[in-house]
Amino acid sequence: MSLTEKVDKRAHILAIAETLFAEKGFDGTSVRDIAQLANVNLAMISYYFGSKEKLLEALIEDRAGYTIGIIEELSKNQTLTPWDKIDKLVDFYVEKIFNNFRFHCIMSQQYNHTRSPEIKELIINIKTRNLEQIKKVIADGQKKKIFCKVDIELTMASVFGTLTHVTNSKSLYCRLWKIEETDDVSYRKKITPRLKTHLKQMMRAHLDIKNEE
Amino acid sequence: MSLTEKVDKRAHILAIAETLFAEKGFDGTSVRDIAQLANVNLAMISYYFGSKEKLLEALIEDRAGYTIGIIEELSKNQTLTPWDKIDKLVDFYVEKIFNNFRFHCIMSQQYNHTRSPEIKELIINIKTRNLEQIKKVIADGQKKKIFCKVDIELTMASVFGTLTHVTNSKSLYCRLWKIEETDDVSYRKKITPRLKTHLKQMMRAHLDIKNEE
DNA sequence: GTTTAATTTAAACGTTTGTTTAATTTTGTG
DNA sequence: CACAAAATTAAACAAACGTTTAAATTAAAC
Repeated sequence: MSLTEKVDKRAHILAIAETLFAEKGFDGTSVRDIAQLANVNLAMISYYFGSKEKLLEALIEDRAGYTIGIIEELSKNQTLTPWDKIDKLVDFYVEKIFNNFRFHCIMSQQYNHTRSPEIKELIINIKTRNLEQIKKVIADGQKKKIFCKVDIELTMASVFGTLTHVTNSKSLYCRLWKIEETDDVSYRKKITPRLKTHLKQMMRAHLDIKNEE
Repeated sequence: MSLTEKVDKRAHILAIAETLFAEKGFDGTSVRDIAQLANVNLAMISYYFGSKEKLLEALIEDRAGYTIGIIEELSKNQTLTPWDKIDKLVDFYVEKIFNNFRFHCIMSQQYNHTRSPEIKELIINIKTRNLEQIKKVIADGQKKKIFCKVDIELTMASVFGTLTHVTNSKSLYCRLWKIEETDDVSYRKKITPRLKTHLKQMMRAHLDIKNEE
């Protein structure tokens, strides 16, 4: 078997695990579930990853890598105004979370319930680095007297929290807006532009120095 | 054994289960864990509740009852201005979520991962009824030309999402603000006033008709 | 005090869990 | 082809799981 096929197999297991962990939770998913759905022998999971927990760690490491670079670039950019940056941040995170909603789902469960200190550390580090970069964007806008004084950490909590809430409340919104719950595409098409508009509008009012109290 | 003692024992099991479910997740908690920590015989859980899943249902039914009444009363109140109502809603939900953060934690995991249609229905109903009442408050403010046009559902998502995000990101904020993670009291004292201020400020800017675009 | 019902117990039930084993097949290399 | 390494397999492992049993204890009723 060639190297690429081997990588593919590993990646395939990761993808299946991602789906199942997101759907049924880490503890609600057995390695047999994963093996069966991935069409691999049960023992292959230990063979590739060592254990169920290591599989989760591998999944997180694999999926979590790519965000920070984009945000760093954005925060350093000199040609964009702080308002532009906020808009771009909103667009980026909305897209990101809907492209990776399964992974995002796993992150939120693990963040609360993991027994593995390694995984907890991993998640906190990712979140902290994200937060630091965005802090810079808002602080820069404040220094330029464009943004008013706000609680930066909680402002970020509102952005991330809104996103998480919407992805996690899919069943509720599907019922409200009469969308078939199985129809991921329709949901996404309906919700993402709305979400972008809402977050930008809210941030614009919230950060605008003209609205300072 | 008297009736009150029986109720106490049942309630005691529920309380222990609440703690463990919140801490380790439903699937991550065994009925033996619960029985041991509650100092009752393993079989008592089946005896009182029938099954582990029924225990969870009983827990949700027990804890979810009391919110709606207060919100209904508030939304009907004629003497308060829409702004007052928003402030009161924020105060109420911040307090509520920090008084019941364990239950809130269970609700968010179950909302995504429950295999029980009954529990899912239960949660969606609770959320829908809450949303309906708050919709009325915002719609009333809009009718009175005090609030501007906003996406009501997503505005609520921002409020609830912020709250959930803050309670679920305790470890992160504890590290940021240098609080011992075990020190629940300090965390709460630090975060709740800040959260109330932030949410009120954000909602004021977001809803104010003067900021309409 | 006796009888009946409710409660509590220890033990066992059959499954399912994550992981390991040891044998087998496939692969890459000289 | 031959050989070593890697990949894959079916089977087995002990431990933990949710639940049930049947006996023992306590409480309530008469």
